[in-house]
Formats: sequence, C-alpha cells, structure tokens
Amino acid sequence: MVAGPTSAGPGKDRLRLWIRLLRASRTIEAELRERLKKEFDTTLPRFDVMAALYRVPEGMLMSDLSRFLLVSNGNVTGIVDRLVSEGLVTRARRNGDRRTSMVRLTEEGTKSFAAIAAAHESWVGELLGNVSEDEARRLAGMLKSFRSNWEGRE
Amino acid sequence: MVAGPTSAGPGKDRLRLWIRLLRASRTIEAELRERLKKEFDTTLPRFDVMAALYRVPEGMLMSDLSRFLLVSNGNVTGIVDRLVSEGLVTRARRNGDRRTSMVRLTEEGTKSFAAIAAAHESWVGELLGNVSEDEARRLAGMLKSFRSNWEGRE
DNA sequence: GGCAATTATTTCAAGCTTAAAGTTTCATAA
DNA sequence: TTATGAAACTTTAAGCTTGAAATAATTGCC
Repeated sequence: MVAGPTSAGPGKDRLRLWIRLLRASRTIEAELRERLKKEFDTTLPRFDVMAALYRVPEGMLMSDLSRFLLVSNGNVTGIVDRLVSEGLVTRARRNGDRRTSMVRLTEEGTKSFAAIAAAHESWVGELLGNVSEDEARRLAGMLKSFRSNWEGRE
Repeated sequence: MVAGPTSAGPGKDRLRLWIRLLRASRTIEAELRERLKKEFDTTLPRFDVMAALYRVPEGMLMSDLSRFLLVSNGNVTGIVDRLVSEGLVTRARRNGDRRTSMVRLTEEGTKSFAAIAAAHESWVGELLGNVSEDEARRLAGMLKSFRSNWEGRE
C-alpha cells in the first residue's frame, strides 16, 4: 500500500494521492506510537479509546466505541480489557439492558488522559509544522468532503 | 487517534487535519483490505510487498523492503515467509554477502500481482471518485511537501 | 591473521486487528 | 407465554506489527 503506481497513464493521479496519503499517515502514526510508548508507556489504540471516552463523561457502549473508532467490536473488547486492568476505565453492566455495558474513564484515567492529550497535541503540531494553519484548514476541508461519500457506508 | 480535539483553541487546526487524514486513510484502507480478501483472498501487507517487488525485477533485500514499506524487518520476515509458502516470491541467498537474501516475485507472483494491481487501481479511483483529478494533484502536492520534513528521518 | 564492531536477518513476546462463530439478553408477535 | 429473531458483546483463529534479543556473516583495525 505504500508503493507507487506501477505504470504511467490516465487515472493515476488518484492512486498517487492515495499512496501519499497513506505514507503520510503511516509516518506520523509511527512517530506518535513511538512517543506514546517512550513517554507514557501506552499505545495508540488505548489512547484512541481514552480520547473517545474523554469527550463523553457519561460513557459509551462497546458498540459505540467500535463504530466511532472504525474498528471491529472484538477489537474493542481486548483494548478495554487492558484499560480496565490498568484501572483507567470501568465497564459497568447496565440495569436497563443487561447485554450492554457502559465504559467510562476512571478519575485516574481522566487525569492520565489529559496529560497525554496535551503532549499528543503538541507532537502533532510539531510533526505537521511545515503545514501552515491556513493550509491545514484547507486540506482538512478537502479531506472532509472527499470522505463524505464514505461516511456511514456499509 | 480518530477522535477530535478535546477542546477548542489555537493550534487545533493541525490536530484536526491529522484526525481527518487518519480517518480518511483508515476508511479507505479498510475498504481495500476487505476487497482484497473477498476478491483475491490476499491481504494488504502481502499486496504491499508484491507491489514493491513488482517495480524491481532484480529483486530487493529484506532490509530494502523494510525501509521502503516503512515497517519493521521482523514484520517483513513473516510476510515474505507466507508469500514464499504460497509460491509468489522466492528468497535467494546471495554469494557475495551470505547474510542477505534477494527477494523476487516468481512468474506466478508477477502474473498474480498484475491482476490484483489493476483491480486495486480501479478501486482507488472509485473510492476517491469525488476528488477531481486536478484536486488530486494539488492534494498530493501538499502531502508531498509536508512529508518531506520526515522523509529519511530516524 | 585475529578480534571488535557493524550489518542483515530471524526469533520472540506482547499486543493489535479482523471476520466468523458463539453466548446472553432483549423485543415481539403468534 | 413462548418461540423466533435481532442485538450486544465475547471468544477464537489467523495474521499483522513492533521492539528487543539472538544469530550469523562481514568489515575494519591492530
């Protein structure tokens, strides 16, 4: 997924764009993963889950997390298991519907996430440093529009 | 890595851009992975390795593949193992330097890849369909420049 | 030549990821 | 009520991924 078009010709521009997109996100992602590990001894998936929960003090269902994070539900199970065993989130069975459980950040999880998120934001600022704020807005706009085709698709 | 900024404020534009970038590439990647599985019973990492090799008939060293694909060398070992067992690539010990081995597509691998790559390219064209060719070029240009900071970094 | 450092690769343990199959709970309609 | 089906979640098997440790071969220095 990271190699260039195998030949020249029409319709290669979108392929080239896709490859650049992928290389860019992989490079940044790798750097962030490494820093999360070194500085906070955590991982990107754990960070993702905590970031999702941070926005919603009342908590999220497992399936909400799965949908929001664009990962399978089996995947969420494992990550939340580990976060629970680290005392960063809780999984509370609900009275109303006993199939579901509400996942919430613990107090420790909230505090921990706030610190990590601050570092994370400054890292992203650094890693995207040569994109001007203005260009960032324009690029983000384009990416939003080209994603809208796919949002909520199945 | 997929949640939005946790608060408003200055310097959030780059963070928003990063999140959009990541959501876009994850969505497209998931779709391509699924189609590769369904249509060709293969995976994205295998496709990546084959794409890299396809450009270079004389073959690549394991470490070349690792650098080119931006993944660890232990990772490449496993993927190449599986491709070898499927008869799609060969790993040839070299006389000059017996630590290294040259990885090449087999004839079957070459034929197989050509078919998959054609489908892959048309999928990407479809998935990025609402980005005009012109916009694709501009976006790709921006992505190239903002990556150059990181290219070759360690 | 011989030995230390370097380079190329593999192995390993831990964790992430998916799709598919399994379990429990809920909703509903006969 | 009680089957039937749907929904929420977990489990499983297979594969991907990393960083670190282990192996093997080469290079460079004395």
